[in-house]
Amino acid sequence: MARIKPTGNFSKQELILAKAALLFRKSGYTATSMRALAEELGIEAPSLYNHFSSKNEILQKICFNTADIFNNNINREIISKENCSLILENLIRFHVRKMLKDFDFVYVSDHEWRHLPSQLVTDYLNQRKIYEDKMVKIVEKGIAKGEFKKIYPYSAVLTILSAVRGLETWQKRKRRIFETDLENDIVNHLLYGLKK
Amino acid sequence: MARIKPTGNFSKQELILAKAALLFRKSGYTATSMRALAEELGIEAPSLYNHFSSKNEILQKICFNTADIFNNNINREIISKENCSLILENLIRFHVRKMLKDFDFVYVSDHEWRHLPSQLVTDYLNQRKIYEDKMVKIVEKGIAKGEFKKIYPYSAVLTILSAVRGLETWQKRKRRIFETDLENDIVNHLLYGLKK
DNA sequence: CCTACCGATCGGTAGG
DNA sequence: CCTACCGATCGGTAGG
Repeated sequence: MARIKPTGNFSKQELILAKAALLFRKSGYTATSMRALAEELGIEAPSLYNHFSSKNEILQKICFNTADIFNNNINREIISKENCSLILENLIRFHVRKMLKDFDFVYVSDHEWRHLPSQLVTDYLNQRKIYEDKMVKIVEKGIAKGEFKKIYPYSAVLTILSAVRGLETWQKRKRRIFETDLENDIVNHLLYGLKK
Repeated sequence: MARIKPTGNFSKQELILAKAALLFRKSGYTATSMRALAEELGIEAPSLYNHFSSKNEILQKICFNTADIFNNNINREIISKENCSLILENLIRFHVRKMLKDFDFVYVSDHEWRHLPSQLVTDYLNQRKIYEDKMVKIVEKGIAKGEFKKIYPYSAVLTILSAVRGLETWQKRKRRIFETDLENDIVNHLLYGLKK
């Protein structure tokens, strides 16, 4: 799926995005100045405007690139026509892995979208709603097929999405368990419950 | 448990805190100006300094008051000496209700603590770690007593806390289910799982 | 609780 | 990619 691009330019943009995501996560979008971002990159603030036309464009790229990745994944899962339990398991695993691997991007996408211009906030929240609705359909189908308990499908989706998105609490502290153990535990917990 | 206070003064402070929590949630701490907060309250910005010595003090009150409420609750549960399943269920229910009732305060406490002065960030995160550790102990005991499955206790706690804290996604949208149904569904999902 | 105001910092532009 | 710089806005103070 690799695309051909002018490598130098591309990697510089990516470098800026990665550093911006880090700073936006740690201090928030508003509290991160273009000067601070530039300093982290070893350049002066006005030079950033050769790569992005505004501070907000950086945020937009972070949010929508990340959203695309999740959207593409759920679409791939849906056309796979697997049974609902497996699709749900795969989605949970994907969320956990992505969160652990690209924490800054996922965190910023999850929280700093508030600072997008209002038209894009609408677009962004719409995409998330569509994503949720796709998950709701999967749970509904699983209930109809007898794979899942009878539950409001929307609460199940909310619980699952909350649980995987909230991994931010864990990330970047001293980790008390291995990532693979955590991933398996979360899948088991959300599918089979904690009670014996 | 009501305490005696100078009512007029108290309710003005509370009014400011409530409005500040709302704005901090919607726009973030840094992007909320004292002028904007004052305007919402129908006063001028400098008048706010008759009630709080700084913008940051407002944030501190929001974060630590909220933390106290959760800490007091878990301590009450622990001394109740109930069985582990019921304690965990009660904690989940408390989180869900508190999130739905005082969304702005809980959301701001969960995310805007980053903007506390660094000494208080340390204090705050310590309190959260202590809270987590208390939950871990409850799960460990439940496993030892055979109430819960064998699982890394810390992953279970992380999944539960993530799930209940992430309810922010739901709040304030058009609600597709009743709050009580949601609360029961979350408890059942987290304790008994989704699979049939 | 207000008016008047300050020093600092911000996002962004001009021009090279 | 840099220097020089602008207008706007910020948190907060003085003084009443």
